[in-house]
Amino acid sequence: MDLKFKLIKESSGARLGEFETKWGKHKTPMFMPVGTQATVKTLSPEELKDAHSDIILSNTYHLWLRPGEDIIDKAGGLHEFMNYKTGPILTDCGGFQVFSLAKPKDISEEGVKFKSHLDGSSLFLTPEKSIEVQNKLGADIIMSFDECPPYPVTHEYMENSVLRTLRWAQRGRSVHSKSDTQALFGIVQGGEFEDLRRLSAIKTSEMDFDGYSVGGVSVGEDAETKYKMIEYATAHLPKDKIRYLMGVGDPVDIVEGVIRGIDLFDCVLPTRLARHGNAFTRDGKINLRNAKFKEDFSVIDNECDCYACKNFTKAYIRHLLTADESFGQRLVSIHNIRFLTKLVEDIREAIDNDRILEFREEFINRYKKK
RNA sequence: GCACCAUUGGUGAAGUGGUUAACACGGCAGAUUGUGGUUCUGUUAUGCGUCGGUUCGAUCCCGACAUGGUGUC
Repeated sequence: MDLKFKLIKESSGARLGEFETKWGKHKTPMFMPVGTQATVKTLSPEELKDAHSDIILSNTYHLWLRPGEDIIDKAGGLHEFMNYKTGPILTDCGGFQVFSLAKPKDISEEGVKFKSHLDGSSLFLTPEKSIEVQNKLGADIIMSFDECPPYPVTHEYMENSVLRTLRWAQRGRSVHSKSDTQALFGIVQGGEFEDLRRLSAIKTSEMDFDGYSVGGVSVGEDAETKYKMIEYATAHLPKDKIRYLMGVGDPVDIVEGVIRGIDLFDCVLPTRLARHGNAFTRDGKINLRNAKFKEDFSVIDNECDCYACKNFTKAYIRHLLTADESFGQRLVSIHNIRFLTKLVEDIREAIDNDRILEFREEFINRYKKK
């Protein structure tokens, strides 16, 4: 399915864009919270909407195992099943999960053999199977099944991996049965190697997917390497298609990614950090469980318009977190998601005003000062 | 009054005549990037009720005292 991506403006490498799904028009750069098991942990669809989140990511591997794609299909698809009716859903292919569960010897050209994290049973996932499951889940955007190599690996290893991911992309594409309603993305790999990122980007683009993901980033490399990986990939991707940087969501990384031509981000960070008591603020990340907030009756961020910041103090939220009350995790999740949706709103405005580089300077100086 | 038992960190407690007093919880801090829904890592008693004694050396043995518990007149 064509997402009708429109590149509205390009400024200092950053792109202001728009794409369309049956849920409406969506502005990029955009951030997606992660709802692995058909829920963004602790949050209702209403709360997501209130936090200005217009799209979520869910996961093929987890839903395939439980409750199973057939049940979700019978429910009428993911949107119906989880009653998320305000925006698009993107499903990850499951590769990332499967590779973390597989032994090297169990990775073959055919697919990946691995053990279920639920009951230890032996399972096999192939590029075709991943697409079939995603077809049944019914997300608006689905991912090709890619190989997710560890970091670091040799150039030779990575080259073979990139070539295999290309073959897998072709195989998945050939069984994609819902191309009228589901957009399919190809994934660029290649690690930190410029020639392999280029090869991967060019060859994947030749397959003419509805959008392109940049994978294998933020896997343990240093910041400089991370940003190069992104540049090497986006340099060779078509300008008229959307680009999605998989799994990256640190606020600074989002800004740096945008400047390197990324349109779409997803990350578990806002919700995972929230569950562990950490909140994003313009002045850096804070740990709300810290004793210094015991009697701090101010809000997390008085510039924030989220439900938590409009109604509750840090002292109260700290109490909830310390007492293991789920409402505390929910409030911080709402805040962290709103922080990132506001960040991309500000980024879009900065691109529109041709001041994204100044924005980066100001944002990073304040976020990292401490 | 007498007899017996007990006394270890914020809590529950283990332990030994000899360098750093186990473990758990709690506390304090850190981590987290295509999800670990309560995770991971680090740290947290210069001291074993008090005062003496024995000993090269005592939280551990002995005595007195303090506090608590049980039994008994």
